[in-house]
Amino acid sequence: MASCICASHSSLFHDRHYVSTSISSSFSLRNFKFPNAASSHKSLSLHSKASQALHQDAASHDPDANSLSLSKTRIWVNPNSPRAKHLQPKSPSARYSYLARLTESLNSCTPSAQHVSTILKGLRDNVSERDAVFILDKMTNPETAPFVLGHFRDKIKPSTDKEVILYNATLKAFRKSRDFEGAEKLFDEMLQRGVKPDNITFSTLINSARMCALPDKAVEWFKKMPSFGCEPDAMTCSAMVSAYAQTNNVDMALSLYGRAKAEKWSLDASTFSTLIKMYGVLGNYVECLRIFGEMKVLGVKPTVVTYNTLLGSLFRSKKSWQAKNVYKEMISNGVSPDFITYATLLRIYAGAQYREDALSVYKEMKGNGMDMTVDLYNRLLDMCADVGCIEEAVEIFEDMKSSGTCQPDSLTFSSLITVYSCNGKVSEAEGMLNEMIQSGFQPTIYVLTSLVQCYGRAKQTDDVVKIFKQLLDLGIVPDVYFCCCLLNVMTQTPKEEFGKLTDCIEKANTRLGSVVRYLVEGQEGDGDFRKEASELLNSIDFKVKKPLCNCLIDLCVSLNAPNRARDVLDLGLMLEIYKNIQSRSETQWSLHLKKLSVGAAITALHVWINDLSKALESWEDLPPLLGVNTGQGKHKYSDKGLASVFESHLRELNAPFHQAPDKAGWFLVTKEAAKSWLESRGSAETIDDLNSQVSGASTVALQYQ
DNA sequence: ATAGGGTTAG
Repeated sequence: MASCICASHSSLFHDRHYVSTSISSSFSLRNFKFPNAASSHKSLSLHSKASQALHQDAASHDPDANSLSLSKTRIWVNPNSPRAKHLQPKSPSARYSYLARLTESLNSCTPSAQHVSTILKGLRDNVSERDAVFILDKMTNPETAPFVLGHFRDKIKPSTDKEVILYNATLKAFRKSRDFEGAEKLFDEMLQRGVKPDNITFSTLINSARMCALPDKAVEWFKKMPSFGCEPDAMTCSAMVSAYAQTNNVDMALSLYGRAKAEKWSLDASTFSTLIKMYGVLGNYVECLRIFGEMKVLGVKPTVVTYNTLLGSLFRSKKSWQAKNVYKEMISNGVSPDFITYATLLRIYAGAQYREDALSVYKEMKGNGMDMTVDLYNRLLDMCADVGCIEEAVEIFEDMKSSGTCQPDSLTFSSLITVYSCNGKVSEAEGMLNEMIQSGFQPTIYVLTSLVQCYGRAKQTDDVVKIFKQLLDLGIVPDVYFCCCLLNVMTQTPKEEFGKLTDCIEKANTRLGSVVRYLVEGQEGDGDFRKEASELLNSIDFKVKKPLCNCLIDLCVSLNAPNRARDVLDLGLMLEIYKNIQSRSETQWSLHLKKLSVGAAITALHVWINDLSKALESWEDLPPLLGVNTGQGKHKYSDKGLASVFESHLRELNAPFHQAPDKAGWFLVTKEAAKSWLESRGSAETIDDLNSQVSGASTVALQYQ
């Protein structure tokens, strides 16, 4: 039979506890007798409110306690009697749970000296410093902690060199609850009482500041150390490396890191992670790798956080191709990926359009039972739109809707509409638009741009106009991308219907309207055209200049206006919208066509061929090799990439270029073959035959970048 | 388990 004491803590009424001999508690009492307040605190600690109430009741000589006593057999014990002394648990584990329960009560009690001392009455006067430290160390309530500290100070009356330990432990309650001001106040109190802070005081304050996102405060406190006779040690140094790294103070972070190395203070993986993150934020992946390497050389094992930080840096610096190696190393070092690892990998792969890798991360997350976020779903779907995988997109979309953890948002619908639009699925795109609206989302400019593209491709010009009206009705201002789409639609539309589209373009952008009118009406007068076109290009944001140039050139080409196409290309070169299209080295002359639309690329090719002929005519020597780089990319809205369009175009020209077997996206020709081909073409046959070459291609793809 | 320490994504 076990006995227990129900605390009856009013100092006013009695210094006695009563012992219940009933086995009323739900917890089991196994090997040891549970003789005292411990049991009451165990049962109280289950419900802190109840605990508080009971303490308060007890303090007012609880009538409830009396009624309880009716149902149980209780023995009153005077806590000061010799019997009470042995009621405190003797075994370490019993004492541990006893003190832990006391601390729980303290954390949830009213912050007052009286409540605190009521709870701690069970310890009576023979409190050991160890017990005091144990309890203070576990305190999480910064309101009560100072009262607990005060209580122990009164009972223990420690010397100031012992008192600092109690203060340091109390400071932790402020750190846990992110109350930095409170911690500073306690520090002041410490000084007022003549207690000298030590390194532990400072490292606690410094880390509190960091956790409260106050790295400047951390620096401030670090700088105060010497004035209190404290010199930095391994712990404060490592905290400060992180604090300086947090503020992107590279010099100070490195200088303290250097000091730690010089003193042979070991820094751990998380400190290294903060250094790696510092360089990651600055976009300096090379330095990230250097720190990572040093870390390993110093024998510090990278953790999942280290690898996640490294992957995060890769994501920021867009070095996607390195992600796979980091991940491989992580796995081979036995570090298990977590949610952040997968989320970061997925963002990297989806952003870089590594289709297979992104999809396999997605599958792995699903397999591990990890919930995808809306953002991750959207990035995946955005990639599907970019690389044109319809089935996957639909499957992922369905999975998202049935996941129960997140729902499609405006971006989700936008991606799906783009997926369908890019693949000519008109009714599916329309269906998705309806679903979007039914889900409470208004169509955005992105959605409407996709639909213009979709209807344009399907040659439903009236629907293109309908979308344009919808855009205006929604109060959306058409942007340059939207205009580019309208231009692109024009390249696919018979001349008879041009009027419908030019009306839209004029309403969308007056300057563009007049440039287009020049082209469509075939007006002469170069000066005016160039002037209007350059005014237009100067009036728009830098990042949309190239897409617009590309679209304008495509339109010129589709209108059989190669000279206009060259004008726009020239203008683009002059305004540095296109850069380094041609390059010449001793061994190779090259034409770089990446990021050009088909029309712009073909125009640039003819200009280049023309330049080569001129070089020959002026007896200039050609290099051993000539090459055209088309890249391997395929655009969203076209079925083919530039490379395949070029392959057939070069064949039509009888140009002896051949795809380089070892360099994807390159077409090469030797000096000799080039010479004889150029000579056979003759000087008369130059850019003028461009039209017939290009107009054969029914669709001139739009290059958006 | 009894005064020091946290870090990672968008």
